[in-house]
Amino acid sequence: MGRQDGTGRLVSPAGADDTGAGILHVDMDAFYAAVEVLDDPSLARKPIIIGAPDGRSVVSSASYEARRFGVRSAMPVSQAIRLCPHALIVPPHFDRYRAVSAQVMDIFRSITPLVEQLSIDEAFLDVGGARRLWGPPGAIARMIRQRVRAEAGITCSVGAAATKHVAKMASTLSKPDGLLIVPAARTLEFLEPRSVRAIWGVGPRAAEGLESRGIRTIGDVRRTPAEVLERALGRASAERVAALARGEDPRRIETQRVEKSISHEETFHDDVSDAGLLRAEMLRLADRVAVRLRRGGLEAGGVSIKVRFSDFTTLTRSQTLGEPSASGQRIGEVARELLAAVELRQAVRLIGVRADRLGAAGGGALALWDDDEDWKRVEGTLDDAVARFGDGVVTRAAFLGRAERHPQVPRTPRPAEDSD
DNA sequence: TCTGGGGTCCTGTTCCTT
DNA sequence: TCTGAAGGAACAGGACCC
Repeated sequence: MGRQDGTGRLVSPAGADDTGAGILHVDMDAFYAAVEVLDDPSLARKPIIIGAPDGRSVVSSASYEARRFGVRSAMPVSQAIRLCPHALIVPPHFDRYRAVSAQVMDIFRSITPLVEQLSIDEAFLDVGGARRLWGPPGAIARMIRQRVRAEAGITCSVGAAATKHVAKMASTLSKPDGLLIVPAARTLEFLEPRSVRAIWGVGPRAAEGLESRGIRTIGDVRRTPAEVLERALGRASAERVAALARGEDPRRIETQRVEKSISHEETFHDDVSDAGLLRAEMLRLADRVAVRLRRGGLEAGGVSIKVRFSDFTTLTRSQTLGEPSASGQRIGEVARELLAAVELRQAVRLIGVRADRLGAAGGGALALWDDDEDWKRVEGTLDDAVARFGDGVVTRAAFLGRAERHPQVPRTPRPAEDSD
């Protein structure tokens, strides 16, 4: 499976067993920092922190040289500077990161169409069906790492396993610049000693709930009765976590995603008490949201606002729109009404606007795909369509028309091809 | 010490309808 | 007509992810 290589990573040796490990998780190493080094090689091997140098920003990414001093993503830049005073602070260049990301995703798609981009710097690939063309998963993973380095000029880490969850855990353990393969038959053995904090969806709060009951490893989770897990995590999370601990993860690769909301928010440089200024800012944010809606051919079925006060308490208010809309004026109007109903008991640190319950602007129909990628146009809601054609037949859906009130689009585009 | 921005998902509460 | 139960929709908040 893998071995410690002396730097804390866990990596697989050449020729490691990759039986049944057809899901790859590829994660760029310190991605933003790596792109900055690519564009300015004089930064190589130096501690660099990516983040706006103003008073209230947080670290977006840091090179491994800075991480050695305890610098982490999402840490206030001011704190990061205290930990690593000689670090170079580099403001982010998101357009460049997006361009390099697109280049890397193109490499993935040249290997398999079954690519699910998770974020700007990571993706899942289903290579189970690509064996005839490119070889077994381990060989494909090595090829990807080599091509990303040669063509994009950065390094990445790859986890290969039978499921998304295990593949993602494996890539994390192999970082930086490593490859870890977990053959399907050794999934439980791999999971057994890992911390509950490594489980997808278990953050600090859930981990505390588990650890306070003596549940520290994934093996412990597997041996814990369902009722105990449920008390610690709530029913839905408990079921999901228990399944992941058993190595079960039925999620397939989703090559297309349907956006469910679009939002913009902004933290003020100095907290704001002036209601007029807040209203104006709300309109500006609503306009930015509306521009993105129209660019995507979408309409919002609801609007939410977020207000964070100077003591960091945060409240949200939301409202359903009578008629779906992509108009900045309409969204701004509702956002301002919602804001007017909030008691401004303190100065405001942040405000935000979100467009919810998105649907396509225009007519009012769904496009449905079946297993063979044939598609048909269907009037009405997705529930009607599923009732008519059956859950198993509808493998993917997209909006053709006006926003539905509760668009529940299946998240699985199409089944992965069988490996041979 | 001070906590960004853009998302998804889940849970609990309240309100409305049947 | 009134009342209460049940269920669903809407809303608010929070955890989590990158």
